[in-house]
Amino acid sequence: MAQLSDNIERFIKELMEEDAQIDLRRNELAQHFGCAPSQINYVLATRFSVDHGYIIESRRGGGGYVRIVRMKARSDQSLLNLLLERVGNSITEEASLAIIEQLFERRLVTRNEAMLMRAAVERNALMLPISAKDVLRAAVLRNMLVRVFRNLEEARSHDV
Amino acid sequence: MAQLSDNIERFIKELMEEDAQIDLRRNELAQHFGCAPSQINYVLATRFSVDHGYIIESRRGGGGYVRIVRMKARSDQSLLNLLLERVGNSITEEASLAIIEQLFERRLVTRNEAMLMRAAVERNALMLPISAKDVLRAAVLRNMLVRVFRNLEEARSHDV
DNA sequence: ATAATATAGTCAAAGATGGTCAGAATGCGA
DNA sequence: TCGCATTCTGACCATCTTTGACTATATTAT
Repeated sequence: MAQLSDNIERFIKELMEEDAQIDLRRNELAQHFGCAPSQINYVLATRFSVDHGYIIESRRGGGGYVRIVRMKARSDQSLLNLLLERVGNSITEEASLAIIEQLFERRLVTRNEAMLMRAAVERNALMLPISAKDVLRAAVLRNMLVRVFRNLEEARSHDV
Repeated sequence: MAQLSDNIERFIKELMEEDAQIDLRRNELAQHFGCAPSQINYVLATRFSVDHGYIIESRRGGGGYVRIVRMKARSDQSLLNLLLERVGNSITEEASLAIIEQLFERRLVTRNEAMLMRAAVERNALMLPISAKDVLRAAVLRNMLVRVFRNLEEARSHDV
């Protein structure tokens, strides 16, 4: 019944109706709802995860913030989930390259972007015992995939 | 947001849009922003380091100054060599991010490409013991750097 | 030369945020 | 009501910024 988390979730989603991206102060928000700051993290983790189509970025220290970015269309988003699942905890070089190729064919990344992704997951980029390579490659690829599906970039092509 | 440090950084970069080199009075600048003079040093250290592509020179005493020089590479090739050398066998996350930022400022990569590069070298992409992270990050970054510059060459030889 | 003055540099501590995780509290379905 | 899942909290950690006291180095006046 109108739980704290639900309220916070609704509040954030209202803020995001206009913009696909917002910045907030974790402590401010917590104070606004009279709860522990870590409660905000809980809401973000359970309702604004990648699975839900959001990406969270943040900065600590003075002037710190929590940024919430809503990713592209739902169709793309389910593709992302599919790919993330496919990658899992471990993936071979061949499978990785296939995924990257697929992204390019679907025009989700440019030729250059695909090239960079390959450079990051290739055998010679991951100088580790073979068994560990696949695990690490999966981690790197997952991180890049999420970024690819991030919305923001074309939306605000100004300011650094 | 709009942190003091960020403001000072922006201010300096605006000054440098015209010239690749400027001289400042540290105390004057500090006064202009109403902060401690050492704040200026902080900004220089964190945003105008060599990894960011700048060199700082200064003089104390009467008529003292702080000079900021944007490094200029003779060619893409020599910049690549410089960066590869800097990366070496091991590099921290901060230094890596600075280098990537530099590539973007020099318009050698797009915003999205920089984003992908960051995704590949970030802490959370490299799930390893800390000591190993830096080594691996260096390998990944080197691989990506080479790709960026190789592609640059191709692109340039095509058009024109 | 020496002293006074004018700059800039360093570094450690304080301040300002946000993150993580284990466990307590609460809600809910069987 | 019992027990598992979800929600919340608080203690402790990590990171980024800002300041101030102390130091170092020029220039200028005596």
